[in-house]
Amino acid sequence: MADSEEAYLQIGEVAERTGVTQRTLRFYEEKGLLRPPTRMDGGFRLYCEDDVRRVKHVRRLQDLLGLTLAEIKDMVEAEEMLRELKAQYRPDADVSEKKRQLRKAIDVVTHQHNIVSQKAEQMSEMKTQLDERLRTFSRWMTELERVERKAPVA
Amino acid sequence: MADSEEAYLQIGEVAERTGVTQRTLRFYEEKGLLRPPTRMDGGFRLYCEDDVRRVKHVRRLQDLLGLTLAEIKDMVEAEEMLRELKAQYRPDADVSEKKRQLRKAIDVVTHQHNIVSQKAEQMSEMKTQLDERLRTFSRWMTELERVERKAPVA
DNA sequence: CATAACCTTGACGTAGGGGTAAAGCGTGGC
DNA sequence: GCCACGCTTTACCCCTACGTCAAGGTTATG
Repeated sequence: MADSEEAYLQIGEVAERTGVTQRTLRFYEEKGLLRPPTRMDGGFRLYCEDDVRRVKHVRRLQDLLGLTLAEIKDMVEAEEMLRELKAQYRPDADVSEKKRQLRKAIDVVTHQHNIVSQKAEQMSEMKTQLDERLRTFSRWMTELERVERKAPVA
Repeated sequence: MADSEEAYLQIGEVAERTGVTQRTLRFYEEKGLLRPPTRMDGGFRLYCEDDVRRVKHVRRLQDLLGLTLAEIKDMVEAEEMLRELKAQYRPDADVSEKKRQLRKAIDVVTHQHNIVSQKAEQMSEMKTQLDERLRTFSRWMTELERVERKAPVA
């Protein structure tokens, strides 16, 4: 322990910190949404902080946007490509390929942005309706209580 | 035809108008989310306008709020109770029971309101992040194009 | 070294449907 | 009256995204 600077995490801790189950983590790995983590000698999975972020990201795309894991996989792969692109500090290597990858990432993010915008709008619509109903119910409740005072329990 | 004033709908038309499949409509019925519709002599289902509204409502709760069908069932049942309550025009009958039902409906709507509010907030957070990323990507793209002009294809 | 606490793979179950088959209804044309 | 054609019926298996054991291996601790 304290072998390298990196604090490695076992699956239980990752599960706790991300709010998903261990089963889900193994499932994501199986489906290619999480890169296979390194293992201890005994076979235990060892995750890093980046994996935690990745899981949280996947969950947001699922919960907020309602995307399927297949769609999410495409997205995180495009985003991963982008990260590699950033890491490549050779400034001259194949610019057109870089442009292609960047364009792909832009497409993905734009798509996400469109979905968020649309859903956000529907949400605010729904919120308005719910507000209205709550006010109506509140009036009814007041009315019921008024009736109750005028004619107490039979 | 033109027998009664009510325009009854077959499953195909309901499917088209709600955007769900016929399979889904039968599934919802099976799960108790839709009250079993009346049938023609031959067994064909006959829906009414109210059923259409109901399906759309269920879908909003699913897509926007991400609720399970079991949760949604509870909600629509509470809302149904409320509609019956509204229809009972005997103003004196069992006020405390009415209050109980109304309170239940208020709970349901409040719950939905909470979820919407929470999700809406997360959405706007995500939207901000996506905006930021899009701007960054746009800068990178500009930079790549600048590099390309200075050193054309090798 | 024993024991608890953690982890492994594997298999089966469940929710929310999709697809398709094989059959039955309904209605207009002749 | 009968046929063709489209719509509907139930029934069955397939899929995704996991939940839930079961049976056993690993690691940390006294």
